[in-house]
Amino acid sequence: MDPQEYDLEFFHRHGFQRRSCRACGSAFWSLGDSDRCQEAPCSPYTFIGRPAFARSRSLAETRTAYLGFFERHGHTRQRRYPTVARWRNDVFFTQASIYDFQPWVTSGAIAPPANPLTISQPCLRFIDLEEVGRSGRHFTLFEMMAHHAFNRPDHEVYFKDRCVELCHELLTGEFGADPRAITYKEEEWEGGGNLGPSLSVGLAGLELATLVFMEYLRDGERVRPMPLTVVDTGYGLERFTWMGQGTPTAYEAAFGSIYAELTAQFAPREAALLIDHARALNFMLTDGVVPSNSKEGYFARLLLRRALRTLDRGPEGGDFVALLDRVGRDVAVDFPEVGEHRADLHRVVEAEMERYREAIQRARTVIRRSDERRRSAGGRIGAADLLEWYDSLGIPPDLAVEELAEPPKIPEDFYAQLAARHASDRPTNDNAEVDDPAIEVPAGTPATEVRYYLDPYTLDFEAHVVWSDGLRVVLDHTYFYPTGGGQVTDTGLLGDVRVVEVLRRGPWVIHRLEAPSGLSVGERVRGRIDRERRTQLMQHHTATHLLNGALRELLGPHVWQAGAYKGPEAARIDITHYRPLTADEARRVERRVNALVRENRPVKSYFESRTEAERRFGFTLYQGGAVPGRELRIVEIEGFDVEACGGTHCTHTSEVGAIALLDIDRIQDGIVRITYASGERALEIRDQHETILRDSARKVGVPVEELPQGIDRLLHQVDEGRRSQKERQKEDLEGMARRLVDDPSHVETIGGLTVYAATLPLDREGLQALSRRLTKEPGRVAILASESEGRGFLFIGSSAPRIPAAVLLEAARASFAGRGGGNASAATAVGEPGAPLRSALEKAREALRREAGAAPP
RNA sequence: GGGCACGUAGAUCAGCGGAAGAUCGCUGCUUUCGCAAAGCAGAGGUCGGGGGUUCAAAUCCCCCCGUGUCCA
Repeated sequence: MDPQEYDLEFFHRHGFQRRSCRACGSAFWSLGDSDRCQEAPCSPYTFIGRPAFARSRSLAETRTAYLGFFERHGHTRQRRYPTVARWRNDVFFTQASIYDFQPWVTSGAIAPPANPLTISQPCLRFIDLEEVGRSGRHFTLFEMMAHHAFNRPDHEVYFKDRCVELCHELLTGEFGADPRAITYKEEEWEGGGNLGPSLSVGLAGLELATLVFMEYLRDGERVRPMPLTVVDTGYGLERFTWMGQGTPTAYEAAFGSIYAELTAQFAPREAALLIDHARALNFMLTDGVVPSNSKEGYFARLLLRRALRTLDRGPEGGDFVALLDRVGRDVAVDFPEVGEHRADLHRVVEAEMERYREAIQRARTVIRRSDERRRSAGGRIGAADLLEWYDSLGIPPDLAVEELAEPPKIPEDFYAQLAARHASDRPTNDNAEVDDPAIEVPAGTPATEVRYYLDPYTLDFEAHVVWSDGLRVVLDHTYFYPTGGGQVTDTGLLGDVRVVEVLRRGPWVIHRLEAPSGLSVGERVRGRIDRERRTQLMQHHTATHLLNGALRELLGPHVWQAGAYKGPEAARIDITHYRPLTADEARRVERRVNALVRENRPVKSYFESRTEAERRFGFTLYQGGAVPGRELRIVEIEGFDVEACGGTHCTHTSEVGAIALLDIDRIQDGIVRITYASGERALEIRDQHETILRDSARKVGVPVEELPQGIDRLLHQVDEGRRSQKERQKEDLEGMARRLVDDPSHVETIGGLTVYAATLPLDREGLQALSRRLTKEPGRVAILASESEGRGFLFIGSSAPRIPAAVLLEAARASFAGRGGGNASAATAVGEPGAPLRSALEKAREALRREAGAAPP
């Protein structure tokens, strides 16, 4: 990066010197004369016991001081965003304050909620999980305080100079740091396709903040200026608090009295881990993460299980829910929403704790069994087993070591070895856009005005063609709803040609036609939307909102929509929940939504600024996922549910008609899918079900109410039938065996052995069963043959150890081109029927005479 | 989203190419005033589903379904 980038007027005006750090070699700016940058590991902590800030402040006081400072300097304070980044799909969690404004604001697509602004954003990072509790300064959840400015070419708020000036004033003024002790280290920054200079702010050995100036775009090898430049700062709240208190680690400062309480029972490292994880979980669960084995949920499970393991190693009776609650109350002082759903949060945690206990129980069983088996085989459990256990069964290595009598050593690089096992895992890229590259609407084509937003009832309209390539048509305005938000496309007619699909592409709505239309630009065309389909889609969409609301109401606010689909035949909603709904819950949800339908509540759709909507309704707006745009389209079911949603809705709940739940599946750990139908389809499907019931009852021959018992009886009869058939076969075989034994032409005695030989009308399994009967007593040999489907079967059974069946078979096989084999007690082959088979049978007897004769009893 | 492991009797699991098993539970009998216990006997299995390979598949291969787990 060009050194010019850092050559700020601010530095020169105040007499900063640019030096090179003797330890790390980086260039840095300072007023003092130190030859090292003031960051670990170049400089040691000098503030421990000797705070480098003028006052000792609590976490809350530090936050207030910071935000207050920037408010006084023209910044608008923002409420925190959720720790789960619901407005974007490239990351799970909010890892920095700037994430709140990516990608919509930073790309310039929408205006920031305020400019400049300041915020203290709780962030989650799992990258340094192992360091938490250990390093004295790492957290999984921390607050990133920030001031951001977004500069458009026509409206510059402030950039590097003013930013550093504000930072310096904050540190020296508000926090009373010695101006000569602060260093601003030059560091090139790059991330998410953007890059720019950055300054890392060090004081007394600790990195306190990073000031990033997003200025350039990386475009392959080329770097070009961004149309919008961004001041992206990050100040660690916990570190500021630590700097002010000068405690031995950041944990005393950040966690306060709870930490003191916990260190009475736990080692400091464990106490810090417990509080950190409890704090992170309070935020994650409040923001709607349900622990599971994938995506966001996995991280919640990871934290919870780590905490529980730590708790298990501590003194008896450690109660994680109590700890979670204790930490939650502290957090709720500053973030009241965290305290609001305490009971729900505890239910989620208890469900997950139950699963943890089960997992541990399973683990112990596996360890014990594997150990026994390994030892009886003369070996013992090794480090490789620990790795395998952890990776595939989730058995923590320390637990395994506790359970084993002769435990192996846990390798130092256990987690590195684990990572190596996963090195070849290739995540497949499935978010490849399903964009049809053939659709290329020329730039400059007027945007489509979408009318269905405000008037979902107009289904017959006229509009002008603004672009067409024959099969695809863009109109100046349209009432056709394009696929999106889980609602499928409208269909209908343009002129007299069928519209098979409608798509939204940027500013245009593209109507795809079944056949070329010959429509030309400027032409007026009549559009007619398939009424029945649209009505059904509207009913399904409004029903989805009713269900989502009712599910949150009944099951708790941890329920979030995790996906939805509204088709013409049925609809489904996926929700985050820790177990499938019980039959009773399903019934209650169905009752509730149908009551809401009868209440005939107004459903209002309107546009509102993103900022205002988020302020009024919170982030539960984003049930349907990230929504672009400066203005949000709000769909509000009066007094019940509010969501940002682009779909077509009924204007009153009664238009939904009825809602019937059809199916409830657990589609993933932590995600439940509910399939349902509304309106006409609800009745149709219930009709179908009833017909099926009646038909089934008639076939079974019982009244509908007795159908289950009737089926039980039938199953019982089938069972009986199968049993008696088996019985009959057994008798048949026994009869056949008796006749064989009594018929001298089939029995001979060779070398003290009783030998049976016969050709019988049996299938292969029959031969086997018969042979089994004949060779029950020791010293018997059965040589049995049969023919069916043009093939010959030979089965040899032997209960004479010195005459292995396989040897006899081997002698006979070639004679009938038989393929097969067996062991000492049984052998079988299949080959040619007729004379060859008979000769094979003879060969087997000859072999037997030879073998038995050679070695008389 | 990807990797790995696991689906066998009501429960927990063994078997991992050649004739479906163990333990607990269940039923009956013996013993007991009765219970528990013990002994004896017995019932209980489309070996998750579907394809394939093989003379032969619970066992090997492929696909699907379900469960667990690690990693993003």
